[in-house]
Amino acid sequence: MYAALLAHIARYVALTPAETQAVSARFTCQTVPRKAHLFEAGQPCPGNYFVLQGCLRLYFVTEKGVEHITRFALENWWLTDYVSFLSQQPSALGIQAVEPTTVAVLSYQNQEALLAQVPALERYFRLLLQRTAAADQNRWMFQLRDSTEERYWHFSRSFPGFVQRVPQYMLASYLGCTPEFLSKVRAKANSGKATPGLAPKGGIS
Amino acid sequence: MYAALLAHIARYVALTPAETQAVSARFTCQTVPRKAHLFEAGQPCPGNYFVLQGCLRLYFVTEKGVEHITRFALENWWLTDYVSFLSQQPSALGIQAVEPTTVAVLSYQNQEALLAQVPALERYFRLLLQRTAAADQNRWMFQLRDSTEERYWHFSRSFPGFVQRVPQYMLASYLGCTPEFLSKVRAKANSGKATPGLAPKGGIS
DNA sequence: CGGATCGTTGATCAACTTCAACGGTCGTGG
DNA sequence: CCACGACCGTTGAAGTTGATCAACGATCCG
Repeated sequence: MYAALLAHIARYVALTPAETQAVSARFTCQTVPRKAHLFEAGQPCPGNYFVLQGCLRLYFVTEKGVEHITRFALENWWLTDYVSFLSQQPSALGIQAVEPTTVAVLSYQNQEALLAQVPALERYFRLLLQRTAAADQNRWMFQLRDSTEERYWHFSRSFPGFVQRVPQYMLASYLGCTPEFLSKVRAKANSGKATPGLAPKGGIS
Repeated sequence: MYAALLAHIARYVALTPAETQAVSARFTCQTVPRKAHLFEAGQPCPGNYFVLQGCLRLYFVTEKGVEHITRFALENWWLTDYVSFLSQQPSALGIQAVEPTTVAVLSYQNQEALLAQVPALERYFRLLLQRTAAADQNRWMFQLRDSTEERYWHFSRSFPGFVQRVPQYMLASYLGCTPEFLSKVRAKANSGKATPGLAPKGGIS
């Protein structure tokens, strides 16, 4: 049932068959269509989500109705609103499926119980969070160093194919710019007027 | 010797006296003057730093010589370059003391050994990293939602006193703008021409 | 076919940068 | 003790980047 999840855990820590069984028992499986919400702003984030198939976005909406995406999650990524998940207070964000998506859900209570039951998972989550911290550090470096245009090309080179999976306006929202601006960046590249060194290697595919 | 550190750990997990002893044995203490480096870009990040007294900055320098600060650490905060610390490859960043600073250092080898020796610390670090993830999520929300000016006022309200501890140009570097711009933002507030709702509550102290 | 959704394009506008010059403060050496 | 220089914040003019607004086109799906 949770083969991908168990394989992911096995990459970091070794579990006994009994522990593997205990892990499986604590998760629930959830499949949602495109645009469905796993939860919405205002309710406490109900769990920690592991993406088995599909794509999620973690986002919030400003007073003026503008949406901002703080994070995406693809297959084999974890996603949650850590602020709400830890405090169990109503969330300021929501998680929505960008594509039809299947996730393994670990509720807060189940995570607590599972970590008490299988201490090796403390290590699993620590290692994961360290990698998340490293990824976030890199993201901040790009944010501080590069222009929006550079960040777009860097992102589309770093995650080839991902750019095709999500609508342009979500990319813009994640990168912190307007859809119009991204559109103009792409137009510039296609007309051969791209700033040297910025255009995608081999053009847009 | 490491009272603040041990107290910090005790806020998350309970250790036996023997474990506490094992923890103390794995750390080294280091005191450096203002502007001294704990390590510089090019060398592998030698450890995970816990600030006992003072203030650190994690920063990098672009090809053109511009410095960008990705993170600060005050008393009772941990700081490291996670990318280099985890890979033990040369770092793209450096850590420098903003003030005379005393830190407890946990080398990569010692961290590995200590976690094997005192498994409860797996939980300690997991909890810490979760809180870091939550803080980072908030930081991204501010980054996406607010203007640089709003971020400055929000930051100086969130960390009262901190703005006085670090030079203005470092604040600018952390917030992702120029020192000149921050200077103008402050000038606007002092002359009573601040955008309503943006100025610090009760004026600049 | 008709409506909604999403990307594109162009004109105008605001936020922020760049560059250059000036001024205050602090520590250090003469 | 003073003077000098380094360091840091400030100010103003001009330039860039990216936002905003409005209109138009394409595509998809019911």
